[in-house]
Amino acid sequence: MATIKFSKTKKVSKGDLLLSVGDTTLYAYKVESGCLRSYVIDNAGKEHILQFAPEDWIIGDMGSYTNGDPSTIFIDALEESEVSFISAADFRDFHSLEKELLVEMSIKLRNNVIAANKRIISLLSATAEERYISFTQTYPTLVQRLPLKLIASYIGITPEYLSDLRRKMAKK
Amino acid sequence: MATIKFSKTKKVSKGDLLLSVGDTTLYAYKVESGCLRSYVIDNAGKEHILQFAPEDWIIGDMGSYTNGDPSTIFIDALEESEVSFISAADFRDFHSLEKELLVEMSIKLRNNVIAANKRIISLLSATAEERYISFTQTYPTLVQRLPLKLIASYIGITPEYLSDLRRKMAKK
DNA sequence: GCCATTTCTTAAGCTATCTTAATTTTTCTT
DNA sequence: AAGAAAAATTAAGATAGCTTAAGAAATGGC
Repeated sequence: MATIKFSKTKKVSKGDLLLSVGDTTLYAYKVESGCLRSYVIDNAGKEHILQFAPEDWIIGDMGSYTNGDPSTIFIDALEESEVSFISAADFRDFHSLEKELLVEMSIKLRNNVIAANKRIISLLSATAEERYISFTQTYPTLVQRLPLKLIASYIGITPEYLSDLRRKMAKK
Repeated sequence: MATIKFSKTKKVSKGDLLLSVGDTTLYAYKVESGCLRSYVIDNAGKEHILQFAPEDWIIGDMGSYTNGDPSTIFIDALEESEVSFISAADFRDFHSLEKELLVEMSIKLRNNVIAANKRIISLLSATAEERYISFTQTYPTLVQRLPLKLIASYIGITPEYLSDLRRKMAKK
């Protein structure tokens, strides 16, 4: 099967910032090993995690790639990682992609839509505890690998409250 | 420009249910006029609106179309509407689509990803008042057309609280 | 192996948002 | 236009989840 053509890989260290809000040189990243995340910082200075990207995931700011605007998100490395690059143009001009690549891209986009919708439903209708349980079931390996405060940020609660929840859940 | 091939249109009345949870006969809908919505019902019996689909939007349960599972959402008409149908197969087997159609589909999927991510960030980081203001700016026509309680459901708050917010905002 | 840094825990008080319920207003039906 | 149904408002009391702050535990660098 044809596959999206990526640059050769590059090693990045834990904490390295690969994309900042305002950046105009835009790439998406495919994670070969390790784990990246994308996040935003709100008016109150708080971080909110949009996506974790462990091995084999693609991460980037689709909105910016599409319309050419500066990035609205940050991307950094949560672990030592190896990544390859995909140019923004591949998201902007679907016509220029070969059909095979376009099919592959469509599948990734479709999966992204499905995952995003699930998360929206979860944020709209589930309690913090339910969202945490659901996270542990959906991403069991990430629960092991990532610090609690990042998981709290992803499910939309404070680390203190997640710590509380864990204790209450353990008591049952 | 080529366009995804839809069936001829059909009129539906306000309140008509086009898709139910558990349905296995699956179509997505393109709205020619009027407005549809998709929603889920949680354990406590409460509705949560996933999407509004006014003129020219496509609405459906991508997850089910993809893997052939029964629908996980409801879709109904919020107004007298005219819709055309698109078969689930078109989401499932991208290979069989002509390239032009695939490009069009990819663009719709990409826009869907962008919109979904915006909504996730909003749910994670904005207060109810901020989400309401943002909704009125993003969908000014829907604010006119739809009852308050549906907007409340979409932004993830109760109608009573949205009513409160409106009053407080008016006082300023 | 030690010190610094980061992460996690705990707890008390606080606030945004919800629940319930009753009333009013608007919209729909005939 | 009247009556019924749906939507919106208001208000009081409840609660999930937040804030702050301080201490404990774990991790990482040298």
